[in-house]
Amino acid sequence: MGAGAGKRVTAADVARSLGLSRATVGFVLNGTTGQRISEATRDRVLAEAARLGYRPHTAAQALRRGSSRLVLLVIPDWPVDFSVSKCVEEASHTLEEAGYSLVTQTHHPVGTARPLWELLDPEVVVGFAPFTPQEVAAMRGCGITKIIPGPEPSPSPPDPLGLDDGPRLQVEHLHTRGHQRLGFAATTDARVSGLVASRLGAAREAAASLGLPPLVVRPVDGAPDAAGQAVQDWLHANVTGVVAYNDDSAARVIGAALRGGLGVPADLAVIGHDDNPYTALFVPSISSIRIDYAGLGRHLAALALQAATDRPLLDGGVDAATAVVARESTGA
Amino acid sequence: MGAGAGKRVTAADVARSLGLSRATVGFVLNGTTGQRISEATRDRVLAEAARLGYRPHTAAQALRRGSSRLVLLVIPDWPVDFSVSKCVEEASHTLEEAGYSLVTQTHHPVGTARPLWELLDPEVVVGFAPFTPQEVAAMRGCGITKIIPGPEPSPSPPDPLGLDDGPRLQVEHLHTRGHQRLGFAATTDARVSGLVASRLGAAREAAASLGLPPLVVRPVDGAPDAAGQAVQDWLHANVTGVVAYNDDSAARVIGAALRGGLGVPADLAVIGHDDNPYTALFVPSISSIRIDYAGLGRHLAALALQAATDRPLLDGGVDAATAVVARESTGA
DNA sequence: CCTCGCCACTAGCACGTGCAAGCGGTCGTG
DNA sequence: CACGACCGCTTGCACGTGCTAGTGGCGAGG
Repeated sequence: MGAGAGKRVTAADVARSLGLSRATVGFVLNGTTGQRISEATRDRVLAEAARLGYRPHTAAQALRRGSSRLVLLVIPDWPVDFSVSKCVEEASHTLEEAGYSLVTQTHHPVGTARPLWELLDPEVVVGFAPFTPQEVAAMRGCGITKIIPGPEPSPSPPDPLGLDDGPRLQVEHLHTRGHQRLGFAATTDARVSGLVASRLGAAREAAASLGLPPLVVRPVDGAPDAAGQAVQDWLHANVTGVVAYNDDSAARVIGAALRGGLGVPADLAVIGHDDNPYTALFVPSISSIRIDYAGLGRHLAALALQAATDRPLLDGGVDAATAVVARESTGA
Repeated sequence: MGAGAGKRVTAADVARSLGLSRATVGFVLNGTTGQRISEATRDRVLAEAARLGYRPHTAAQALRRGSSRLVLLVIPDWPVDFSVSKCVEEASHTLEEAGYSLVTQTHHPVGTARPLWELLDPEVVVGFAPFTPQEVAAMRGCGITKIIPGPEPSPSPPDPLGLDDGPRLQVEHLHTRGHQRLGFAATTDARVSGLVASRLGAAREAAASLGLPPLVVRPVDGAPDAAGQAVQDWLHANVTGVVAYNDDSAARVIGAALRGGLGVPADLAVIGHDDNPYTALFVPSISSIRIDYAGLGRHLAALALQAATDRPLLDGGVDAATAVVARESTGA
């Protein structure tokens, strides 16, 4: 019955056990087109393979067919945590249906551990943000040509992942709540400067299109009293609503306001971004932007499949629905 | 100079380019012992391999040698985020020095995406918490025998990763602050039940060895008012200090206490676990336990190498230093 | 001059798979 | 009955690597 606790079961074992040739087994298991296999034989093969617990040897497959059927997702090392987990899960599913698999790697600063693309040689490498020229060169050197987002700015839209909706919703939410003069809490972390700039830009655009005055941007990070100073500045500027880069920034702003004796949202309303689970645990609970990470995951997977198979995109675009989660910090 | 933007460079290419046999190239590149290769030839091979940009084909290596030189680290899907990133990074380094590579997978609830161990066939699978019997069986079915922590309780110490220090420190910290009657805030999330039990056990042990009364254990999770009920119970039991399973539980307890009009830490002191970055942002800021994730990473890597090579453990044990981070929620 | 041993290297197999080409048997058709 | 078409299967090669067994050359010793 069970394997004799030793060798791995190969396609040859299945063939031998049935008195067939290994090729026949291969045809059945791969569903090779252009080969005629009788229904009876097909069933016997499938049954025997299942009985013996046959698992194709991935390395051998990769060697023979020249492709690993692997997609590497490079996750930035900024704290994105659990939300990304959903995204990864969904992307895995979508890829799996197409016979591909997803491997993730959190991307550490340069010069540390060897990147996984060197040894898994994935067919596609996907990142949340564009890769540096050095990274792209390194991948090219390993024979990796399918890179998302691509380094060429022309064919890919500026926001391929549809992540610019959040800031717009933040601004609109505060506007709906009656706030006119808005502040923006930015983080100074160099690792996310690109993302901060992107979100700030989208927020500015949204404010402008609503006819609001320019955003009062202040840095809010781990530096002592950076948040306190920012809050002071906003008060002087008659700012009553703050758009935070993310939930971390929002929490810092709220903390500073509370410690300064202000009421949230009475004196200052704050909305975060990413809907980190902790936002619901704060007192007051923090309004935020929930991203449809599942949808984003599906979209990433579709992009990767498109690149891997050179076939046209399956889904019509980003169906990732971004939404406001209104909580106490904006007066829910 | 550079590759002609097409085929991959194989060892045979290097050999042909030098007029040598492929075997010689192989010996040099692998540093095979028991083979005499002249210094001159060795240098020529190395130089030519570098010049052509030769990279061994991982799949072919894995096929031939029967082992992938891969270690799979299964990361639970609870929010451990960045701290684990440090751990992974350090583990990667340690493994790399031994010629192994680390691949991580965040472990989603059962029934979702296919586990990576099926297709990467890693030599060792490492987890933060023990695997379920089903998971172990699944791994076995894929030919994976090296599993950490092992399912057998006998040879492996009950706390191979040295993670039981935290609860002890939590209890001692509250004791030092003058608290006698302690509560324990447990989460009911089935995914972490093992870890909860482990931490609770360690906390109980610590309380007993200090001569404290038994811990008053209450569930604290996302259910409406679970935390509020727990706080009520603790007050009735004259509990003044709460050991939380993690920072999430701690935040829930604190939130419930504040909303109930209690002072933290005046009426109830609370300490979390894991030192999630958000703990510092709460009002009041949350005391917690900081884990030396870098040290933990090195230790995990050492364990994995031991399992992979069947050689004795390199490091003398866990050098992961766990420490209390005292903040406002316990009266810092 | 022959032999033996050693050096430095080569021929070739095996790993497990995917798939092109081939091959015997049967059936339909003239 | 001859012949081709077709079905259902098999033989065999290739992928790139690690490594065992072997091989030719050459110097030393007798």
